[in-house]
Amino acid sequence: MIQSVDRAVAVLLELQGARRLRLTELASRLSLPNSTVHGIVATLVARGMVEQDLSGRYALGPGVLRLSNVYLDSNELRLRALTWTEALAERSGCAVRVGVPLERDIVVIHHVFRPDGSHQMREIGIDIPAHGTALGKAVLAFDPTRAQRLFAVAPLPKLTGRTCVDTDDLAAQLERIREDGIATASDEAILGEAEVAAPIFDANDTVIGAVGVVLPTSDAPTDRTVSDEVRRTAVSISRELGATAWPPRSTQREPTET
Amino acid sequence: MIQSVDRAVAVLLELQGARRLRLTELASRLSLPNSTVHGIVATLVARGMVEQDLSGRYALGPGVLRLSNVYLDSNELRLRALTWTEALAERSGCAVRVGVPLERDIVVIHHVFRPDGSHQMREIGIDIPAHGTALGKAVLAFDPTRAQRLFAVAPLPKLTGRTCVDTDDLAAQLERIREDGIATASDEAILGEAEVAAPIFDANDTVIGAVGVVLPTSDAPTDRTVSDEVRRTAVSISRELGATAWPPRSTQREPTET
DNA sequence: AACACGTTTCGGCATCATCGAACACCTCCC
DNA sequence: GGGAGGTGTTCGATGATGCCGAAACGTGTT
Repeated sequence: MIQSVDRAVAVLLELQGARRLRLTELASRLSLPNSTVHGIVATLVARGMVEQDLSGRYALGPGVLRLSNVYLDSNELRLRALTWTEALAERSGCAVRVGVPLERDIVVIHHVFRPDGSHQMREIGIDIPAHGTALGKAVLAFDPTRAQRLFAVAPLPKLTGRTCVDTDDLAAQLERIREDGIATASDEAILGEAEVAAPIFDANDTVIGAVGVVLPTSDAPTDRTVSDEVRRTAVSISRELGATAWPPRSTQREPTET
Repeated sequence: MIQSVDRAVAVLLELQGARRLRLTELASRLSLPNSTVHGIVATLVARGMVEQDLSGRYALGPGVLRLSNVYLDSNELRLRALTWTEALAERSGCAVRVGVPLERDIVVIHHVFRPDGSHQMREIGIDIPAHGTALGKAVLAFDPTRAQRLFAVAPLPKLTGRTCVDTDDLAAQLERIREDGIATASDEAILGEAEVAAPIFDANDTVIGAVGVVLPTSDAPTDRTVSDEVRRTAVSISRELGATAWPPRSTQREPTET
């Protein structure tokens, strides 16, 4: 692990959290001397990853935008999910999201609008703490290592009044998810939104993401047909990616299977 | 400028060009030893900026996606352009794009669909060589330093048969653009697409981007009313950003005005 | 089973990033 | 108008750190 590269990424993530930062603020947040971070941001500015506004504050630059487009276009999971998610949205009448884990969050990499044609925000790129979304719980249930890491650095943030932040409670939820392959959440990240999600596996039978629907909490909290549709979609995508079983019999405890 | 950070960005840009690369390919493209780039990509992988697929190849990771969303939301120019571009699309009946310069390219940071409701691709994040698009020429005309840098490293890529790659010819075009503040292009980046664009200035009277419409080449190549609308939009956005004049009387030759 | 390819690890050397302090700059306040 | 505080930026010496060669590991191939 290279120190300066790691710090450069830390700078970007810091700018991601607080959109505009003075050099001094940035330095103090990272607990580094002024001149050290200056060297880093100067490099990033030269490359267009960061830009400096008129008042001298720093923000993310257009370079990151170019990168994200390529990521979306080249992402295998997203490519395979395109048709299946479209069909799921059509059949369920709900918005569909595909997410992948990143650190403690789920990043939405694909989003199909609810078919009713109403005005909706495009949610690609947003990130939600994994424990507060069905997508995240679906992933965590089949990635014990990640779940342990997440629980170890508690306390978990409470997004709404109904976000579950108790690790024992969450562990029990994950156990149930392992049994039927379906994760749910209601009002846990955004009030009024309920979710049903299922994990997606790759050719290694490793969970790499999840697919799920979003619907108003009032509408249909728990309907068997919806979860069946979601599960079927997750199975189809996993199969396209080369997964052999769904869910895989031996949930890989550690990536040390030989 | 920090070497390893610069190299890390170079890795990301290389992965942007070729979506999937083996470590060896990556190393040879950067003319660096294998182990050196391995250290860099390992750091980027740990941070989620790069991910490694099953076959060991590297690609961009979900981390870049999170970053881009924040960039779009926090971009001052984009924020100010939102309402004006909406209106421009409505009045002109064309798709509208806002772009900012990055190295030799223009990156599209905002895109309003043509109001006819047809299926269109979202173009946010794509980048086009500056000399092949009206957005780019509008910027280059009022940023002589950038234009010189661009011309210095010719040859310019020829995107279509009608892309202008002759620097003298381009310089003459920029001169005309400086006069009336309107840049045009027809079939120069994509066959069948014509553009009309105008530059946007900030509170320093420095050009920071451009706004323009896209229309079928066959439709209306050069109509005075369209360019007036485009110009008016650029003026409005520039004014919101604090620009004092449009275009500024003294095109800043160098950023050394005191 | 042996090979060939590519990825990953390891350790010594020299480079390179680091950090403190001084400089230039602006804004705000007196 | 002039000073004081807070910025961002530059510079140079120090030694920690990233760089690179070569060797080991893992994987798919012949």
